[in-house]
This record gives sequence, structure tokens and C-alpha cells, in this order.
Amino acid sequence: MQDNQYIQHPRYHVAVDCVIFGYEEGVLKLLLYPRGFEPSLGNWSLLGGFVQEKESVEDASRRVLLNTTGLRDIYLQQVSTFSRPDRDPGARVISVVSYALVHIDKYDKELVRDHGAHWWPVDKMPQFIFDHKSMVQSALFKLQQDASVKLVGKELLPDLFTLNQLRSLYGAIFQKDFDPANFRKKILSLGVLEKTSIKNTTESRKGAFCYKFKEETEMRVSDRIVKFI
Amino acid sequence: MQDNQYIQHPRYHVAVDCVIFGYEEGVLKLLLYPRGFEPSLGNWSLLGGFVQEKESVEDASRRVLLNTTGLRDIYLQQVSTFSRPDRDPGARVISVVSYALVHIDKYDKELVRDHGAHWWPVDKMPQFIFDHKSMVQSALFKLQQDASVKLVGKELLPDLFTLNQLRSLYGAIFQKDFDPANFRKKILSLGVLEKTSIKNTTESRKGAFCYKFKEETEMRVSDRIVKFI
DNA sequence: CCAAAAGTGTTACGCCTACACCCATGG
DNA sequence: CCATGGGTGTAGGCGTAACACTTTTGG
Repeated sequence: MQDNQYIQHPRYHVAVDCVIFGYEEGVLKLLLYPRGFEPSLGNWSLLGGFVQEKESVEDASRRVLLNTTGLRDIYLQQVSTFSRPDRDPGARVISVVSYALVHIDKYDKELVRDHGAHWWPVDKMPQFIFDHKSMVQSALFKLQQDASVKLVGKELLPDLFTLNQLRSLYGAIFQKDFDPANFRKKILSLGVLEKTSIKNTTESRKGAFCYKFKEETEMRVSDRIVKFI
Repeated sequence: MQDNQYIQHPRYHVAVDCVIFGYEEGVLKLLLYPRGFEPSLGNWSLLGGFVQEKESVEDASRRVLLNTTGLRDIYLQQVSTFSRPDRDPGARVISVVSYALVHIDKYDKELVRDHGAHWWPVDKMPQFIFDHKSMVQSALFKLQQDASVKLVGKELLPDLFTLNQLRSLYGAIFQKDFDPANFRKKILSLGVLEKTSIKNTTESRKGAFCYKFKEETEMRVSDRIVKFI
């Protein structure tokens, strides 16, 4: 492509939309924003923004996440690009969707409240604007794919967690119950967790030992954690 | 986002780049175009083009494929979006990469020759322009992912093919040899192939029966074909 | 004591791997 | 008749699923 060829081609707004996953009380949740004006008033929207001159799509997503949740160093994965010419009735906008995994207890509550945002369980989601519903579906699928070859959890759970909390998280991600005994053996065999001497007694009478992720180890594992995906 | 908010944001050229896979003589190949001018003269480029006013990214990719290979109804999958601000030295261009699977004997030879294009084996690729090398790597990875849960072959092989041709194709995609006996059993157990009475004697003295894909069946299989990815 | 979660052990089954082995045929 | 690819059969191993069973402790 020659430089002078560029000029004759149209240019578009390029947006980023973030599917922000958090995990709380055994439920996988999504941070969404209510749309305050027509069209699509009352429906809910992903957190988004426009790509600025000197940033990449990833930069833009991180900027948007920082501005609305106050969080840095977030685990972020690109999902897919949505580009139907009529997808946004306001103007031609091409949107790159990513998902983010955040610690639901660490975000800036004030900032989020000021934006009117709300955490929605993934199995009870509201009406979305535009094509945001299929964005969420794509993001969830991508998360499942990733979680089947990489142990997610560091990004969503507290630093110390029990194996049953991790199992519940995987249950929430895959919408499926995992056998406690087998899940325990499978996960421990991966060798990426470290047992601590701390017991968590909030969820059972007996109390369960807490684990943490080993430093330095890549959580991407050689064989898949979840076989069926 | 309100309509009047759009105007203050920058707009960019949005391109599509296609990683076109073909399969010939046991080798997985890529259709590439030589760059005829500086910068990056002599290096090779993916087939690309700009997204026009009334088309989606997918539309644009299909248009570009049609214009340069003469092929319609191509199997096309979006891979990822590349957006580093400096990725194209000529101008700010955000590019959405897809891969295409084509029958290497059916494309329009003249059209391709006129463009100076050339099929390159994936294991002997030339120098690329810009970030096209990592585009190809991402595309190959995505193809591997897809081929492990969906039987690709309809899109790359002739209508009638032997199981060993299919095995060679999978070997080329995953850069790994599959055991003939085990591959045969695994593939046939999927139940998506139909044996014909036609024998192909070009590749062995004994001759091998040709198979074809069953009509109507979805080639996406429940358990994965290739376990290690 | 009992319910309920934590944690360990056992068994059976399915699938994959790695071969051995027969078949057909052109040179 | 033999080298070569086509095609079938089989034994071993590994991982998982299913589930029994034991431990701990607050109510």
C-alpha cells in the first residue's frame, strides 16, 4: 500500500469495550453501566471508550479501566472486533472487545458508584444496548477457553483462598459443578499452588487450608484443566 | 455515549489483512504478496485492504479475497486486531486479521499471478513487512485451536480424499506426525466422514479408499481431535 | 450427637499410545 | 518376491469419573 493510497479510504471511530469479570460470593459477575439516554435508554452497556491518537487498543482499554475502576495491572485479553456498519446507530464505530479479570474487592467503589455502574451475575444479565450481548457471550467463551489451559484464579480470588473457593470459581466460569475430590487432585497435580498453614473457617466448621499461587510459575499448564471445552 | 461525543474523537483507517492458507503436496502454504516499494521493499505482505463505508470487517475480507483470488464462500475466521500506533509507518492504520482456508487448486491463477503473489510453505516463510509475521503466528495458532475441535479438511482438501491425506494435513497444521493407525480410528469415530468406493492409487501401490465429508453434519465435534493443544 | 464441609482412598472405565501384524500391488 | 503404504488388532498406561469413607467441629 502506498502512502498516497491511504487518503482515499474512509476513516472510522475505533472504540474499545471491556467485559469486566469479577467474582463474589460464589458468583461470576460483570460490571455494567446503565445507559442514561435514548436510544436504548435503560439498557445496560459495557464499559467503553475511544482509541486515542497515540495509544493501541490495549492502551485504550487499560486507560478506560483505570478511569472507571481505579485499577492498574489488570489481566486483559482481546476477544474480538465488532464492525457491523449499523451496530451503533449514532455513528460508524468499530469496536474491539476485551475481557478483564479484576479483584472485586479492590476496585474504587466511589469511582464506580459515580458512574452508576452495577455488578450483574452472569446468569442473570439485563438487557444490553447494541450488540453488547453478543460481545459478552464471546468474552465468556474466550474466558472459558483460557481458563481451560491456564489456571485463572490469581486474577479473581483473594491472595489466600481455599480449594473449594477455586472450585466454585471454576464452577461459575463453566456453569458446571466439579467433583470436590477430583478437582482437588487435578489442581494440586498441576504444581502451581502452594499450601499455607492458614485455615479459613468461614465456610465450614472444620475449616479449610488456604492456598496461594506460587511466585514465578507460569499458570499456563501443559495439559488442559477442563477437558470438555 | 452521546452522539455529539463522537465528533471529538479521532478516526482511523481500518484495514483487514488475510492469512490465506492452502494445502498442496503435503505442505501447508500461505499466499503472500511482494512489496514493490519502500519502505520494506522486497519483503512480503499479507493480502489486505481497507474497510469501506458500508461493509463490516468480514465483508471487507471477503471482497479482498474475491478480488485477488476469485474465490467466494471461503471459510474465514477472525483472529485478532493489531493496533500499535506505529505499526504502519505510512499512516495510523488499525488492522483486523482473519485467516482463510482455500482449495489451492481452485483459485484464479491469472488473477493471482497478476498480483505477483506466491504460495509460501509455512515452515519456510520469507521476511514480512510491518507486524505481518506476528499476524501469521497468531493466525496459525488460531487455526490449530479451531482444527482441534472441528475437523478442517473440507475447506483445504479436494472433495474426495484419503485418510492419509487428511492425516498429512493435520500433520502440516500441527507440525507433528500422527500415528496412521490411531489417527484413522480417531477420525472415523467422529462419524463425520463417509467412505466411498473410489480408490486413490496415486500415492501407494495398494490404493486407499477415498472419503468425503457427510452432508449436513456440523464438523464441530464434541471431544477434541487433537488433545495437546 | 449430628450435619456439613474438608480431605483421602479406591475402583472401573475410556481413551490414547505404541506397536505388531496382515493385505494388496507395482516394479 | 519384496518394499511400501493401506488397514486392523491388541496390550499397557494414564487420567478421569464416581463414590465410599474418614476427619473435624459448631450448634
